[in-house]
Amino acid sequence: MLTIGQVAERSGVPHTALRFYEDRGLITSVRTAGNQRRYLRTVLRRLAFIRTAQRVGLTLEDVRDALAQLPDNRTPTKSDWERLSRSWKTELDARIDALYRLRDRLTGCIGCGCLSLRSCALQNIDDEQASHGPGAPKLKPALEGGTV
Amino acid sequence: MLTIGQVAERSGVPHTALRFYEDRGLITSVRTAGNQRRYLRTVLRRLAFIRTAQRVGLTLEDVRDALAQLPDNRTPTKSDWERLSRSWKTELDARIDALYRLRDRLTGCIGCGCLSLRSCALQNIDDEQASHGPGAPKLKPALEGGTV
DNA sequence: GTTCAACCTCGACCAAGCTGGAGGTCAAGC
DNA sequence: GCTTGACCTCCAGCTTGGTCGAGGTTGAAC
Repeated sequence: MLTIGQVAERSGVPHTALRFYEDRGLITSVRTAGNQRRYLRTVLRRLAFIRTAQRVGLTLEDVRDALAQLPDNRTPTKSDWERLSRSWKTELDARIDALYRLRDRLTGCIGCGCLSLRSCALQNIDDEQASHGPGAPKLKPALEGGTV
Repeated sequence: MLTIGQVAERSGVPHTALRFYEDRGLITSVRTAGNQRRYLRTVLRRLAFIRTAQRVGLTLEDVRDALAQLPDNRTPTKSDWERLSRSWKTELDARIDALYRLRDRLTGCIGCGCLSLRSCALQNIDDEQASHGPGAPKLKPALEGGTV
């Protein structure tokens, strides 16, 4: 069994985040008689899974749902990882595709200078989403330009 | 001169957001004797610019900086728009590229099942960013999968 | 001159993903 | 048994991009 400090050090995930993840139901721990957290070793793999999923752009909620769908809500095994990472790939592909389409529109628009609110192709991309305004809560995080 | 309601209706940007943008220095208005906002027509083009930039993934701060760099802090003209949208394209290209690299790593990793914290290629993407944890404030918003 | 929609400010609240601090407890070594 | 670092539980705060409501004012029409 590992203490929270050991898990933090081995995983690189700050102890504050570990408590946060537990609070959100992503990981679990048992308690000592003195109420301190103790972790199974498998939490390390689970954390790796979580961090990778976040890199791909999934929210913690997505990750929690993915983990919850595993039978017994167990730590992902190799075949779970294969299955789930395949679906991430699909998600990534879709995201890349969306960015491509946006870039193509932008490229097509450079030089036209119209930028008119109701007629420009760039403005009128068919989305319900944007009609609510492009507020942060609606959007998924992506990766910082130079990060990956 | 347009009232806030008229601008909201014509631009599709909620009046709450218009006040918010003004507060953040993205748009300006003059006031009537009775303290109500009145907008120049050029604010519509400026709003179009803002919304397009957001679609590309820029933050409001980025947009404010871009607008502020225009001589006289004027509403973007056709040539401003060309220049700025070209730099957005570069940004989009970089983002697409980053997603590609991530996807390729993920693809390479599917099936290995390692997911080990310190050795997996997916885990050890060379970034300082991730070492601070993937917190939301560090990351730029992207576009929702089906949105664009 | 009255009515009423549209406007005003200000402050609280939302999501997501955390961090940091205050004030208190536990556990291991000497 | 004392010290000390690691741990505990709240709770507040940060960021981005807004929304919502309360309580009050303006302005245009009738």
